[in-house]
Amino acid sequence: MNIGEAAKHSGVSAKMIRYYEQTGLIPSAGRTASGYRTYTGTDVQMLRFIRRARDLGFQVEAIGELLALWRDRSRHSADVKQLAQAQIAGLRRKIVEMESMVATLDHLAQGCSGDDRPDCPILADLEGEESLVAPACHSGPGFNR
Amino acid sequence: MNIGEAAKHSGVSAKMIRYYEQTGLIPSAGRTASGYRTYTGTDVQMLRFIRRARDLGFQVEAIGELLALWRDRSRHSADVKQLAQAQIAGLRRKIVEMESMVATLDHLAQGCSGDDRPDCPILADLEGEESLVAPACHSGPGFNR
DNA sequence: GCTTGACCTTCCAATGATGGGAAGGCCTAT
DNA sequence: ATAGGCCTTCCCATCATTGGAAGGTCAAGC
Repeated sequence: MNIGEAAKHSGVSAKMIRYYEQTGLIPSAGRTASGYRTYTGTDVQMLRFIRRARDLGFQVEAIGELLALWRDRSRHSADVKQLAQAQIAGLRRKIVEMESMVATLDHLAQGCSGDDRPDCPILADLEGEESLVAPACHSGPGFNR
Repeated sequence: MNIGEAAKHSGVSAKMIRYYEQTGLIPSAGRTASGYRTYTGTDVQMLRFIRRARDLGFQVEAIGELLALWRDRSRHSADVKQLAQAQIAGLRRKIVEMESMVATLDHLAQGCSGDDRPDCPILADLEGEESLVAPACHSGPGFNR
């Protein structure tokens, strides 16, 4: 199977398949005499595994660990569970951060008349009037920095 | 005031201050005879504005729009409110995505014994046993792709 | 005056995951 | 044989941020 077909069946773009090979996440694919990469059903299954894990928000590095456990016949389910729970904890942390942002913004937007007048508590807050808003978000880290 | 001091007072790193200047988010700072950038209290206020907006999850591009409104004496508060609400909507979308991921992972982790045995529904799901889990996360986009 | 250390400057590179595109080779159907 | 659709490698861009190297400047102490 060519890379394009493997991409179609796995939902991982050909670009990304080459990238994953290059970075060592997946082993080097076989090659035809003319240099084309070839893939088997097992390869496609692995790629779908990766895509599914990506959809669940795992970093590629964590996917590498998951793949290692997947290939390890003698793995302990506890190891997998731990990775999953770390992922859950990380996601929950981000969710809390974002909820805090939403709360602050919502509070500010509700205080904003939203009409033709220039006065706006949102800008006033951004300007640094720290006492006017919930302190939770003020010194907290941005979620994507 | 030197860039280091401006960084300290604004909470924006010197590196990022130079970057924001380079990309046009902020105007070019004044310079001393020897080439050092100089900053005023107003500049620091603008930097704190930027930092606060970053903490609230705004993209730098959106911060540019906010800054334009901040500088515009005749702005309408409705314009600011609209930006804030777009930001809220974007954050809420991401939160929903992540909550869906957490729900799926939680479901899988609960079905995992977490002991020494190798059997693990988490890996089984990642492998592609699509019928075993909530469909919401299966075809949805990853939140950070 | 000279040294030292802390600051500043510019430039270059890397991150992580992905997409875009160019230049060139291969394969298959007509 | 030719067209067009696939494949290959290589380079570049994204976005916000950090790191470092090489070199200039400032202020304090001797």
